[in-house]
Amino acid sequence: MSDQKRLFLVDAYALIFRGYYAFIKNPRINSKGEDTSAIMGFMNSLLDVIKRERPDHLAVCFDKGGSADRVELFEAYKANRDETPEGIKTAVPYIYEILKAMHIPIMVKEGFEADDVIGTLAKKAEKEGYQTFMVTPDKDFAQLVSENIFMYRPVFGGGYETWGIPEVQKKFEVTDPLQVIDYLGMMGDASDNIPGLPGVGDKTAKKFLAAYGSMENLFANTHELKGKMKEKIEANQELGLLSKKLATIMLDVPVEFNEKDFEMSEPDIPKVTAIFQELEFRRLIDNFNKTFSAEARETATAMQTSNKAEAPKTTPKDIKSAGEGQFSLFGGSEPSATETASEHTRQTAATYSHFYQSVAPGMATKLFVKNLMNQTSVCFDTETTGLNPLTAELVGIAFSWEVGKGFYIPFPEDKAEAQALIEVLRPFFEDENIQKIGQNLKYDIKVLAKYNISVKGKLFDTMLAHYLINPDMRHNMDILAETYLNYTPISITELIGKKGKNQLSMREIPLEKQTEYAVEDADITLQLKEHFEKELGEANTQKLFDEIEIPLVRVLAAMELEGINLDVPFLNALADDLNKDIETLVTKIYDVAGEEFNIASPKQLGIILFEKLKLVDKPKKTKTGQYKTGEDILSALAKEHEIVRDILEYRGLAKLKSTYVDALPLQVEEATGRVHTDYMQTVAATGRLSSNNPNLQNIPIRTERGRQVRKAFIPRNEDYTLLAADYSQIELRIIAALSEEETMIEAFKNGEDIHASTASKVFNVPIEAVTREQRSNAKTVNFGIIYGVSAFGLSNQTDLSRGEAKELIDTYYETYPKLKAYISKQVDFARDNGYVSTILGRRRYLKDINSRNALVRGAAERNAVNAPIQGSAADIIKIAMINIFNKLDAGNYKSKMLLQVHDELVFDIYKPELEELTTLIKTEMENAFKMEVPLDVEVDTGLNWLEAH
DNA sequence: CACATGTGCAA
DNA sequence: TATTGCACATGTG
Repeated sequence: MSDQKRLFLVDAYALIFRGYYAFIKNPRINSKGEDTSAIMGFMNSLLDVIKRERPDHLAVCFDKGGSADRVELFEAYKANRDETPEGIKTAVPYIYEILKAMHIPIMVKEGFEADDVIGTLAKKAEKEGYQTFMVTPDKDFAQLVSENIFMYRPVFGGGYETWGIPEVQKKFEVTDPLQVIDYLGMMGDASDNIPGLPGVGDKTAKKFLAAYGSMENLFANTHELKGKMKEKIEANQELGLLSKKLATIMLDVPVEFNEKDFEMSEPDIPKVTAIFQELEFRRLIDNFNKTFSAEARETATAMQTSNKAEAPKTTPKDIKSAGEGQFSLFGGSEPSATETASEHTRQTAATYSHFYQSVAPGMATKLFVKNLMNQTSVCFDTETTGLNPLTAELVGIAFSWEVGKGFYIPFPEDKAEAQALIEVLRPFFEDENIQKIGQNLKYDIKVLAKYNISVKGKLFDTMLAHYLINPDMRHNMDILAETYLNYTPISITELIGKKGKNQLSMREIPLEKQTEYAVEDADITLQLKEHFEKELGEANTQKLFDEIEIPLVRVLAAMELEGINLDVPFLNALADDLNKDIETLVTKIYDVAGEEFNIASPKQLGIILFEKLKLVDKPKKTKTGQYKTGEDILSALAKEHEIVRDILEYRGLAKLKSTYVDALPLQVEEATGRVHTDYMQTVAATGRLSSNNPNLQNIPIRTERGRQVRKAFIPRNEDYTLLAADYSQIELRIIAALSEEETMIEAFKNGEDIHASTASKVFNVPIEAVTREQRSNAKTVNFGIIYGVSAFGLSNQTDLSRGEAKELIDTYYETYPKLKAYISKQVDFARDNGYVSTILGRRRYLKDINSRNALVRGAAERNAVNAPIQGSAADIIKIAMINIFNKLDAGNYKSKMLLQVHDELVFDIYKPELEELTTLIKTEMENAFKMEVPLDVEVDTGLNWLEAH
């Protein structure tokens, strides 16, 4: 490494915004209710840079008052950027304070953007013989890169990349970094409001630069272009040159580079600590102290000068002492039983002493298992060759039962050997008395099931725990570690690379790194468990966790492994039919339109319909300026225009074909010949499940053509039949019971058709005299109530005018007065407590319930009404699933539960068991939860899913 | 290749 | 200006 002096210039707002949005799903809120995400994000980045690079010169640059020059150039410049979020505005004064306490220079120049300040300083420092690193994710800075000026870019998933001249050349396909300005000028930048040349994106800009080298030269040679592109470029030269000016970072800001002003000096540790304490950044204080402790500096400096990106080496003393403690666990076995041991300080995170070790094959493993069996509670994490448990092979399993310590058992590639190894571990996994802790245990359970291991004993899943603590947040382990432990674990991307052809398999990773990664995950999961256990108790959701979500894990794992049989030849025949009809429609549409275009492109379709054919006077537009061509819009025009009818039919058929008929056969698993969906237990904020790869919860049923797809879901063989069991009107029954609305409760108790009954009451006609239209309108209101409908929304959904809709809603509330009271009660509760709950105490927090923004508040109020209803229905069917699964299991039935579709369960029933199970299923579902309103379940069977309805 | 948008399927 | 989801095609970055 050269001894050139190094200057780091930090683009403050870019990192603040980045930090703020990194926490957007799990914002950091302190006890005073302040959103400290932006400060936390920024400080993490700053400390990270300091720790990694130990800059000798550093400054943080801010904007002030925007750039008068640029605004003058182009009035729209940065005009329609979203307003700066509140959480960022409040963060800035704190950040100033912290930087001052850290004795880090702050660069601001009124009327100039940080870009320009950084650019000017970088160039000046270069003349003084410095190497400058611009710390920013913003690619605009690439234009400044030179032999001595670099971009130091944080990358998602942790780490940094340095862009020098070669990187910029490669990224932008240019020879000179200055051409980045031409690139940006041509392509434009939506976030900076640089318009760019119309119709020119990344690809075209690169092509032009390769051919012409600059925008000016492109304009001088437009005669070489052709078609639309030629016209557009020639017509927009002025706009292009303006864009180029906007994209140019100015280098003439009146700032001086006096090197001693930029020297790093000792921070005022007590002062910084005090501010962090005020903000409640406990972990950050540790991080800060470690960053600036004398020892940390020495290690880092040593590392930096040796130019090693690797983690610093351990002192031999640490390994020895940690090692001795561990080895004694093996009853004094030889240290040679271990292959690797590591103890290091990771740079991206708060550091703590830890001891991770992989266990050598043979005797060491047996000794390890012996020790494992002495524990009452163990966290484990499987590492596999892929994400599909049906095909993934075990690469290793990490274990941890004490914070900071853990072990890794690598698995051999040979199948027989791997099976032999897992047999050694079987006593642990199948021990009823050892609690198993993990993150997303459903995955591990499925993987182990393929090795014929069933995971027994009490479970604690940190992902599920956090889902109950706050379902609106995200629950992946990296985010949880950052939020609750202020620790950034090794990211999987860092380990195996981004997905694509260069991504490595876990098996290709050196054992030391596998160990570090896997055991760290187990260790962190263990720490998270200790954290969440308390929180579950505080929110009174322990019971929901232990009795619903946790038992459901095994149920879902079994359903997913089971899969469902799909009639592929039938779907292929359906595809042929669809193709013929689609072709006919396409020909007809092109004929009327007078040209060929992409009907599936809303953009092109809008232009044909509303510019060429001028079907309406004032077409509606989307927020991005496109014509609206949604189903509702087109349906209104269908009566008068045959082409619109054809387009609607085309859309329907094309959708059917691409999403279901063509896609489903591709999802048949080779290993089983069946389709295996993946149920997500922690996605829906209300407590529902969701389904993906493929989504089997949105298979068509409403249109004749669509419901044919259901015929493709068939029993496993002729000895079986499909059975579908549906809750009838479960959500309305729940709202009737929760609101204690007697009129509605009576209707359900009498087994009335609830929509007809409602119509009869609100339109004041005998139930036999209710018209189809009246029932339909009543049905719409009934559903609307569950979602928190407005008169406007109702009139949109029906043929009613806004006035009629309002009247209908008023009459509805007169008919069911307690419903109205219940709705108000929910909203009030949410205002007072900040959350609402389901019948089983599942919470949803509504942070916007007291928002001053009526739109935002309204949405929260609707959630306050809807979440307990939708969520309680989810609670109930989950109970039913667990009970049914346990009975099928205990009774050794051949029949299997296959699918859940929110209020429906689908089973593959062994014919001899049909009668018995029909009763069992119906009984379990109807009695899953007792309410004032009876639950009613309709059961039907058939040769396929459609017939079973 | 990743992401946003528009559209549309289900409960 | 109705709740919760997932996925497809297109178009862009």
